[in-house]
Amino acid sequence: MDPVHDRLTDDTSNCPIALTLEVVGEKWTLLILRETLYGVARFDDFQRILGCASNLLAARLALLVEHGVLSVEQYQEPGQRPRPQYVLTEKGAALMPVITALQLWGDRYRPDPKGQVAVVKHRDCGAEVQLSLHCAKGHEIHGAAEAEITRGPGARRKA
Amino acid sequence: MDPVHDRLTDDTSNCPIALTLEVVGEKWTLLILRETLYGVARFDDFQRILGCASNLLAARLALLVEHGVLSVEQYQEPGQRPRPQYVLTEKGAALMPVITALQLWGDRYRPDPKGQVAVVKHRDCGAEVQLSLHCAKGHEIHGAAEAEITRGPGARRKA
DNA sequence: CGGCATCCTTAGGGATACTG
DNA sequence: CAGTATCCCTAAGGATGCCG
Repeated sequence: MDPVHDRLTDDTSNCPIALTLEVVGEKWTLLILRETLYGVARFDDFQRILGCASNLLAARLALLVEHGVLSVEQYQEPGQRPRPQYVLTEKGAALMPVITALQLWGDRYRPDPKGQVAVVKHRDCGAEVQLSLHCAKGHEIHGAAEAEITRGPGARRKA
Repeated sequence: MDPVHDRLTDDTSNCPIALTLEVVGEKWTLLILRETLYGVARFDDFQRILGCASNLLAARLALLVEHGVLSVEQYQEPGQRPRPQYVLTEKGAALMPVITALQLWGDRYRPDPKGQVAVVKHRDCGAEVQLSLHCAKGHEIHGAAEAEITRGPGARRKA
């Protein structure tokens, strides 16, 4: 193979960030997931709260289910007919740091004129949730400068 | 105003997550930021590595500069003509947890067949960077179940 | 080298209407 | 209530070419 053609026609294919964005990168997806963290589970509620088109919502939910981020469960209130509800899987719940990171950044750097809209709190003690980076040995990392990203074994050559 | 019309024509306007996504939610934006964390700073390098169209790249960079996430600096190597370079501002560096969260999730749940492409390490000790959620009082939060999101004072009624 | 201008094409997404 | 199905339309994005 000509090394010149060793181009990245598709960087997406080997970057974990891009791979993640494939799942949650579309406009409404993270907002849907945010709502699931609030406890929203029903189609109707998603739509009303988010105000997005039903076809879109259906498509996103299906995608998330397909990716194993959400699962559909049937539930039935006594006397009612059964309804589907969407709940986070473990894989989906693991996206919480992403949501939280986005939220904390937004709170800090794009404050809403109307005041804080949502707060993430520890269920037990009620204190606000924070997020920290630290290394495997326990050292806290305060900023980008204290870390470095190195291309691992799977990375493309060249740069 | 008719309460019925108290609809969220634009939920975007008061959700910190949506506000953040306004800045970094587009397809290439986070990948550009990822590269800045790698130390990439020049137009040419971004384009070659990401493989995206130059007009797009220019537009994204301009947007990020406009939002104060990146700043443009002129630098000049001796004997060379001056060139602009794009560097993270403090505001931009604060997005690192977002990037890291996405990356860690991708590594864990969407492993690349070719092996890990990139690793984030603590500059001092070389150990891998991790991310944790904890509350203001120091309690570690292990999953979404231990936290709850509550709509704050600025939130819309109804739901 | 670091862009902006232009053209073109498509995919994403909003609105609306219909169905089990 | 929980979606499908359709239509339309804009904006995002790729390709290409030009300019300081």
